[in-house]
Amino acid sequence: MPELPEVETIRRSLQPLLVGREVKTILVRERRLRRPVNVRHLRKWIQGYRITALSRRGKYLLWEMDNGSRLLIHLGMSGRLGYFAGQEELEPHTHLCLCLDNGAEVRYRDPRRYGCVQPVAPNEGCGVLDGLGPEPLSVDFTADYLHDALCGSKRSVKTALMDSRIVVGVGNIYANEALFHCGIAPQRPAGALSREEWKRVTESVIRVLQQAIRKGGTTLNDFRNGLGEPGFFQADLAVYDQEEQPCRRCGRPICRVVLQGRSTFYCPVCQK
DNA sequence: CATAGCACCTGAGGGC
DNA sequence: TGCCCTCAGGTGCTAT
Repeated sequence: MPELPEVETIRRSLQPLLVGREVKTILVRERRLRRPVNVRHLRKWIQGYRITALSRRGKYLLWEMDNGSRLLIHLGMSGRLGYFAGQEELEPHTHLCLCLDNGAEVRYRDPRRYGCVQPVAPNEGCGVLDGLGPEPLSVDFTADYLHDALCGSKRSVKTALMDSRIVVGVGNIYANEALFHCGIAPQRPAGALSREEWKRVTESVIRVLQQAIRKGGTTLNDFRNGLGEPGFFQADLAVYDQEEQPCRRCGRPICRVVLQGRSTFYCPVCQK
């Protein structure tokens, strides 16, 4: 489900509610996520400590604790984090409850269990973040960087944009959308793009991600922010899930192909 | 080394 | 109604 704009939306919605709070108790109802939840480390490093900040790296949400530890959360395809003020009934697939010192709790739900919840000891690196590429909304994400990183690469430009070692946070929705808005065909070999084309790609990725954050993310089905509110970027989708629909720019039908096993949508007239 | 393919799960929706 | 098929916002392991 969540790509960078959705994770950032969740971060912004939860941050004011969580910073300064102590995690009093942690309930683990299902530890079999993508990687098994380490309950012992949760109790040792997270429970009983205060949250000093909520940050984000790519699609990972990081709870920074006042003992120097961190809680890494990835939502996979179907993960959700929700803030509950009281004793509301548990929804299905609620795998963890992090109970706060004000009686509220944050619940992690994830029907498909592709996400992960990983406590990281104080002053320890978190392996999963090693090797990640630059943030697309940072100064490191430039046309020159992509041009260098992908020179000689034969994979498609869309697949490259979705590779977290190249750039983090761009998933299937926003890779499709960004390539439409810069007029580049998704199946073009990445190594064949000119510097000028990479310039258009970077500007397009940045603009699409920023706009999606402004709209509170994309709610196709079930995405909600930490307060249970949907996003509105789905109304802005130009190509994603728009097979056969008229292109917003030229009116010809949007095409769907499969690249690396993922649905890929584009306008064969407007994207070259 | 780079890249393609598949596995990991549950649920929704369509066709019959 | 119900069964079976396909598809879904992600990533990481394996094989080539």
